[in-house]
Amino acid sequence: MNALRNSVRLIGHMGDAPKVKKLDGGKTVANFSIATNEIYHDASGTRQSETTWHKMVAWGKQAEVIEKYAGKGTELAIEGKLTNRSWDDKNGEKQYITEIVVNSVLLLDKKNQAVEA
Amino acid sequence: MNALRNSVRLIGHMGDAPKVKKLDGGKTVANFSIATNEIYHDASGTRQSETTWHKMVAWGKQAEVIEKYAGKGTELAIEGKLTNRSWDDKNGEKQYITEIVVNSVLLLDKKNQAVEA
Amino acid sequence: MNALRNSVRLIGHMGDAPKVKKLDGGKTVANFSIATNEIYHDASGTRQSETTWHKMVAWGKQAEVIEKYAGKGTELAIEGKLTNRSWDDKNGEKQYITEIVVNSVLLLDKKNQAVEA
Amino acid sequence: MNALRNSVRLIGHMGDAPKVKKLDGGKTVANFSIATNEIYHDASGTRQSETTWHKMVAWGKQAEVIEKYAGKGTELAIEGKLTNRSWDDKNGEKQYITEIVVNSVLLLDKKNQAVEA
DNA sequence: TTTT
DNA sequence: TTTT
Repeated sequence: MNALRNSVRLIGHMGDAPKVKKLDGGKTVANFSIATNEIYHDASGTRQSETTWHKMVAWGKQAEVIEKYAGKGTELAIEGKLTNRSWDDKNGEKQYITEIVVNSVLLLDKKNQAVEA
Repeated sequence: MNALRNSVRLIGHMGDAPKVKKLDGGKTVANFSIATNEIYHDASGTRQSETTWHKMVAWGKQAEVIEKYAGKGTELAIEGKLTNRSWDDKNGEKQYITEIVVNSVLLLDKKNQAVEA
Repeated sequence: MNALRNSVRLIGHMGDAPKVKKLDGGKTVANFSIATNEIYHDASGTRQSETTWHKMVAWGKQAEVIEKYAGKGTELAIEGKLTNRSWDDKNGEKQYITEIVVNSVLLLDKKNQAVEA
Repeated sequence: MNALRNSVRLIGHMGDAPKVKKLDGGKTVANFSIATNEIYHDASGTRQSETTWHKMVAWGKQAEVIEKYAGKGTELAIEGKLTNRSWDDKNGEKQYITEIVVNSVLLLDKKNQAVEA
């Protein structure tokens, strides 16, 4: 199945409020970013943290949960798949972007423990 | 641990031979692409396949296994983490790229079943 | 979502032909075992392999794919969830068993590369 | 690699304080249970929850983090591998148990967010 | 035996 | 742009 071929799991925090749109036909899309922090110790033994930002896209029920219960700083666990998109920029150069399409969301903040999609 | 925060799993085929470099100090790096195919059925019930290409980077022991045993068309299972890099292109525009840094490789072609890293 | 709370991924070989039953109502169930091999090097540097056997249960479409395309020795990738069952044995002692309920199957043998569920 | 062949991921709560032992040689082992809750809606549309209990074993650094920072009710994300053990019970019958050997732990309670192993 |  |  597809989840065995292409699967991403992240646990991190939303960088900002999601950008939510209602499409013609009523489907909801939510775009947002998640930061994951990698903890490691450098050569001198000092604890270091390195942040990676991930661009996320959620559709339908997942988007609605994100819209209602998640915002800037919310901690989430997410399972999704990698996708690529491209477009032509103002210089006529092709630009590529990698996004994660959300399959499942789990809100990890205490007040939202019962919410998932 | 970091593998719980940022983890990608792919099962797919290499698009071409890996580009392998030996760094000063002897460390090996291998760059390559993997295609994953998503199978789905369209509105008319016809079976469709959609390919996503993933840019991969392997270091050290993983790079050496890739160099020795994998080539164009090799089927692989991979676990890694998402990372982003940027650079300035010829127009002075910042370009972004998402890559997967390989943590584990498993060669799925019969002749290589015993090889992994 | 539930796949974020309880998820198992295995890549291994079937130990025997699956035991397949058709339930009243037409639903198919398949019971089978998968062996995973852990490769490691012992204190003397000798390559060792340790096998773990996993009890699997597949339902519906997944069971039908297993029944049609998989048999003794077939290599599979599987995603599923852990479950426990208990029953009373002939001594009246409660027995416990852990099984993996299959969510997704991917057949890794060349002749079956196009089959999944 | 072995993490690709046999991997479990759980997000759940510890049922009780861990049982921690120091082995001769100084290695630490921690045994504990984690409950995962599956949420679903029954035929009548009522929200139902089903609990699965998982037996966990952590060694070394992972065991020490569990001992210091986790207790009854602590929410954890865990990555590990499935293993089986057997012993002979008082009736001379062989008993089998499936356990998850912890590779990575992430504490999800707010006060412990910086702790992982 | 957990949690919401 | 997050969090500890």
